[in-house]
Amino acid sequence: MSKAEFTQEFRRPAGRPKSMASHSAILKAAREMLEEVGPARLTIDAVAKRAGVGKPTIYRSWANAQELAMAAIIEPSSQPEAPKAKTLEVLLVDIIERLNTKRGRQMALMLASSEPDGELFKAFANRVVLRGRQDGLAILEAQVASGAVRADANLAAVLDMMFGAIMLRLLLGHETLDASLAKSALEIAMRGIQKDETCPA
Amino acid sequence: MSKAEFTQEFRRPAGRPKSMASHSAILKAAREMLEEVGPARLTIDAVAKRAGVGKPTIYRSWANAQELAMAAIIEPSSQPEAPKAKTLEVLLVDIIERLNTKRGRQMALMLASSEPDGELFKAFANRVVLRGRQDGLAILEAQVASGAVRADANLAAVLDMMFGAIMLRLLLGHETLDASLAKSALEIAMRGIQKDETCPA
Amino acid sequence: MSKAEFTQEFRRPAGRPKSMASHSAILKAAREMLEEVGPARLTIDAVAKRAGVGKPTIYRSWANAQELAMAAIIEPSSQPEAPKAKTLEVLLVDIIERLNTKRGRQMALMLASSEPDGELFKAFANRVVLRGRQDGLAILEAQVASGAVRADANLAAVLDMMFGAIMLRLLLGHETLDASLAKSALEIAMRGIQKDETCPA
Amino acid sequence: MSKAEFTQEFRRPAGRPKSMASHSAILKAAREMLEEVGPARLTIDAVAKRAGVGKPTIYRSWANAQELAMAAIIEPSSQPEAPKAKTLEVLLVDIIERLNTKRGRQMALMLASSEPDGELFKAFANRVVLRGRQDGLAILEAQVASGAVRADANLAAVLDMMFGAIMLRLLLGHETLDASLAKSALEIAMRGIQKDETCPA
DNA sequence: AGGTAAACGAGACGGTACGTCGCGTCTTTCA
DNA sequence: TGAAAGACGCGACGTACCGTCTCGTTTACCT
Repeated sequence: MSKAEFTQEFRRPAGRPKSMASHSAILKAAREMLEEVGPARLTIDAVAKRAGVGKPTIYRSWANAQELAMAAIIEPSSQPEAPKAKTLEVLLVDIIERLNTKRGRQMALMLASSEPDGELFKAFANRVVLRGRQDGLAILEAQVASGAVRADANLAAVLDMMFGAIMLRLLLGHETLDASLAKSALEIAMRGIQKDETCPA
Repeated sequence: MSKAEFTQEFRRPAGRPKSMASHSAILKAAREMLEEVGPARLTIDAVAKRAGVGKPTIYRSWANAQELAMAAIIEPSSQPEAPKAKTLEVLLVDIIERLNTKRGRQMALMLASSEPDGELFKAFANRVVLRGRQDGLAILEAQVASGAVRADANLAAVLDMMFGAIMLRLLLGHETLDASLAKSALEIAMRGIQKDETCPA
Repeated sequence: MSKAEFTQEFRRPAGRPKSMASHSAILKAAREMLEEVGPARLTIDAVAKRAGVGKPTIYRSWANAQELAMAAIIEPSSQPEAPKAKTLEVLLVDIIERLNTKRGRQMALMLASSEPDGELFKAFANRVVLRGRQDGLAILEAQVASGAVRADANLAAVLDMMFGAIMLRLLLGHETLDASLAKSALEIAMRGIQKDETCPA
Repeated sequence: MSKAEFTQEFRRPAGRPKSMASHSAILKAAREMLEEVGPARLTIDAVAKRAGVGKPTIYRSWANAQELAMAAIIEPSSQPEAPKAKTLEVLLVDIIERLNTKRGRQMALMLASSEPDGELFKAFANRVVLRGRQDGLAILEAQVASGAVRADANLAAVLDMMFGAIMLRLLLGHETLDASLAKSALEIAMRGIQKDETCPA
C-alpha cells in the first residue's frame, strides 16, 4: 500500500524536481537585464549566461524571451496585490503609483509590444488595466444604486476615459502623470455623471 | 524592346530610372506584409525579396525595419489630412474613424511599441494623437472664452480623457470603438466642465 | 582482506540486484535502433525512452553510446564462438559469413568509426579480425612446419592479404563478398607461398 | 550588347562573389583542427571562430562538419595526382606512401566512418582506393595479354588482396605499413597467378 | 518481521553544438 | 553611376543529446 492512498495532498511528479535556485536565478537575471537594457535587448543567451544556467533550463519554463520578460516583471508582484480599493480616487491613485515606476513603464511597454492576439497581451492587459477597471465598475455601480450617479450614465465610457487618460500619459509622456491627474479626471467625470441637482421649485 | 526606342529625345543621364519604381515597390511590399504578418514579422530580407529589390536599396531610404514600417503605414495617408474640424464631436469622430481601421490599429501599435525617445515615436505620436489634441485644445479654449466652459477646468485632463478612452479601446479592444464613444465621452466631459447653471435666487 | 576470499560461493553485494529485465530491454532497444537508424543516430536518450528505462540505468552499465552499441552488437554473439577452424578455407568462409550480415557490417562500421586509439577500437579489431588472423597464423605455421609452405614466406603479409580483401569488399562494397572470394584468395595465396615443386632432375 | 554574347566562358552570377579569403581560411582552420583534435571533435562553431568567419559562411559552402572535413582533407591534394604508374610495384608503393601519413590515415578513417550510401563515401572511396585499383587492373590485364599471367586468374581478387592488405594495416595498425609490404604482397600474388612453368617432359 | 542499501523510473540540471534566421555592411556586375 | 544580387561577420534563435544529479520507489539481503 502506498502512502498516496492516504494522502490527499499533491503528489509530486516523478523525477528530479525543478531547481528553485535556478528558477529564481533566471528571473533575477532577467529582471536585472530588463532594468539595464530594456525588453528589446533581453536575450535568452545573455540571461542564461548571467544566471549561470543552461539555455534549455530556461526554455523548460518559458517558451521565449517575451514570456520570460513577462514572468520577470510580474512574478515579483508578490506585493499585497492591491487589497481592492473602496473609492475610485484611491483606485486611480494606486494604479498611477504602480504604473509610474520603471517596472510599471516596462509592463506597459511589454503590453504594447506584444502581439495583440497573444496570451501575453491578454495577461498584461488584464493585470495592468482591466482588473482595476473591473473594480472601478463595481464602485460606480454601487454609486448608481445609491442614487449618487445617474442611472443612464455610460459607465464603460467613464472608466475608459479615466484609465485611458492614465495610459495615454504613461505611453506618450506629453504631460506629467501623477496623483493630481486622478483628482482632476475624477472630478470631471463625477461631475459629468452625477445626478442633476435640480433647483428647488 | 526597350523603352528607349520610343523616347527619342531627352537623353537621360546614366542609370537611375528605377528609383521611383523601387521606392514604391518597397513600400507596397512592406504594406502587404504588414497586413499579412504584422509589424513584428516584417523583415528587411523578406521585403527586399518580395519587392524584387536589393537590401541596400532599402537601407538607402530607411534606417531599419521600424522606420520602413512607419513609412509604409503613413505614406499612403495622402488623404486630405483632416481639414481642421470645428467642433469636438467632429474631431473625435474623425479620429475614431481614421484609427478604427487595420492601418489605424497598426499605427497605434507602432506608436505604442516604439522606443519612447526615438524620432519614430514622436512622429507617430504627433500624427496619431497630439495634432488632434492640439485642435481640441483650441476648441475648448474658445469655449472657455465664450463662457460655456468653466475657467478653472483642467483642459489637459479633459482632452487626455477623451483621446485616452479612444486609444484604450483601440489598443485593448475590450469594448467596441465607434462614433458612439465620441458622443458619450463628450457628453460626460462637457457636463463635467460646463459652467454651473446656478439656480435663480 | 574481505570475507570473499574465504567464501567460495558468490557473495551478492548488498542492495537491490541489477534488473536483468532492464539490462536486456536496453540491449534489445539498442539493437533495434542500430538496425533502424545506424550507429551514428543511436542516442542514449532514445534508447532509454525506447527501453522504458532511466538514463542512469544505462550509464550504470555502459560509459557511452559507443560502448552500448558495441555491447548490443557483440552480446548476442552467444553463438558457439567459432570453435577454431582447422583449415584456412573454413576459417575464411566462416568470417565472411559472419561479417556479411547486417550485424557484421555494423561491426565493421563501429570498428571504423571508433577512435583508433580507444579501447573500443581494439576490442572490435580483435573480435572482428585479429582473432581470426591469429588462428590463421597458427594454421600457416603448421603448414610451414609440415613443409607444405616455404619457410621464408611472409605469413603476416599473406594473412593481411586475405583478411584485407574481405574487409575491403565489406567496407567499399565495390565487389560482391561471398564464399567464392575465400576460395579465390586462398588459391592465389597458397600458390604464392607453397614450396616450389622442383622438376625432377 | 554585352560581351557575354561573344564569350563562351563561364558567366559569373550576379552579386558579391564568394570570398576566396574566407573560403581558404575555413579550410585552413579545418585542416589544423583535424590535425589537433581529429575529425570527431571538428565542430563548425570552433572552425568558424578559428577562421574568423560566421557560421553561415561555412554552411553556405558545406552542409555539415563531415563535408567540411572531407573538403579540408581532399582539397590540398593539388599534388600532381600520381601520373599513372607503369608497374604494380610502383603503384602500390605510391599508394602506401600517400596513405601512410597523418592525412592519409585521416582520409581512410573518414572513408570508413562515413555512411556507405552517401556522396561523401563514394568520393572518398574513389579517390583513396578505387582509382588505384583501376590502374592496377589495367596493368594486370596487360600481363594476362602478354602471357605472363594465367588467363583464368581472378584479377579482382588479386587486386583486393593487395589493396586490402594495405588498408587493413592502415586502419588496424597491427603491423607496420611500408614499402616492404608492397614487395611481399606483390611477390606472393604474382607467384600465385603466374603461368605455370611446366617442367620439361 | 524490520532495517538497510543498492538499483530503479523519472526527469531536471549545466553544457556544447547544432543548423537557421535576420541584421546591417560590403563588393561585384550590369544597365 | 545607381541598383540588382548576394556573400559577409555577427549574434541570437530554439533543439538535440550529452553525462550528472536528485528525487521517491522498489526489491532483495541481512539481521
